[in-house]
Amino acid sequence: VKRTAQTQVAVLGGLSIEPMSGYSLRQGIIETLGHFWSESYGQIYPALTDLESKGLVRRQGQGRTSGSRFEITSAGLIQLKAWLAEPFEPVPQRNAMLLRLFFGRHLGQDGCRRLLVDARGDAERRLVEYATIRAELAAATNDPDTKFFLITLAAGEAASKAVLAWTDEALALLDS
Amino acid sequence: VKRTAQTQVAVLGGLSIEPMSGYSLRQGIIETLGHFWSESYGQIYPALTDLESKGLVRRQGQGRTSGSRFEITSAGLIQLKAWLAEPFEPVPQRNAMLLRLFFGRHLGQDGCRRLLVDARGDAERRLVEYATIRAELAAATNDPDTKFFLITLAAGEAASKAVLAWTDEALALLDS
DNA sequence: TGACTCATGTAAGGCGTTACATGATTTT
DNA sequence: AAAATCATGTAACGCCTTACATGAGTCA
Repeated sequence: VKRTAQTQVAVLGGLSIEPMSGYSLRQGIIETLGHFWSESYGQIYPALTDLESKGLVRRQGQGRTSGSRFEITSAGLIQLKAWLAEPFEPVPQRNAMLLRLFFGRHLGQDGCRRLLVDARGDAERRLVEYATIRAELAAATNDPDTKFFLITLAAGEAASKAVLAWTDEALALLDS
Repeated sequence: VKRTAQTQVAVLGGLSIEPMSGYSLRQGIIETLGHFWSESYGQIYPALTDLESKGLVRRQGQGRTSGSRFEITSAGLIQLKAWLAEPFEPVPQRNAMLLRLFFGRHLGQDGCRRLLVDARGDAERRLVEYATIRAELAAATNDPDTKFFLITLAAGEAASKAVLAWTDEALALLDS
């Protein structure tokens, strides 16, 4: 699968949860998938046009009262399942903070410490957000999507906790 | 700082460790920074041309016996330190595996399990690699860059361990 | 000699964001 | 009425990889 298809997977997947406008699709992606996914209008609207021309989504309503909504078709659901099962190529990572730390000799000890302290603070803040989401999620136990939301949430929590442990270790290493 | 500058930081930083050809710069980036950074020739050579025209790097030798080398100039070292200290914008993440798990209801339980088991295997393999690198690094204790290499290595280890913990948790969640 | 590695570069194209333009609907 | 939000779209641009073209040096 090309990376092109990834946006279509995200869009089609979003619409599989409930029919939405392109606008609220983006809001939903930011709010719900924000810690591991991002899409911009420049991707979403062309993707919706493509998906519509392939018959995988359909417009309901004509923007009369509160904008139009796109809904997934049955062909779209079949295509979504097929795309989800296909292998994917991991995007090559580029971590600007680690790049700076690697050249830490030139950045200096204080600069490195600042980077690490900031990263630790970010991770702590993210953990607070995740705790809030987890509390909200406890209400909707019978939603079949909740389990999977919890799994991706746990990924964010694990990653943030790893940052806490790592920054502590790195700060100790820095002073040695 | 624009993201454009990131390649120049990586290139200039690499040359601050030792003079190299564009070719070996890429080899070095893959081997040493591979778990958190990537560059392709299509980025490296234009970056070297830019840096040369700004007087931040200089060619030594004319490709006589074994290719030319680029070395950082004193102006380049000053610029590198300035760039390292500037704030950076984190690249928005796109994790294709988490996207698939989020829509796990349509992927099915077996598909999800396969994703998680694969991710766990990848993390285990990475931890073995990191252990090898750590053993090799134990020899070069007096190199001033080693400490910073260890810090970025620890980041990779922490992230991989987090994946192990998370996949175990997620596999249990999946069967509940 | 033939194969392989080292080395430099470019062109095409996919990926992705930002900023802008436009207008309807809703809220204050 | 003014301001904010909802909504759709596009154009320009930056980022980044892949594939190709080219040639020198090394090694079997």
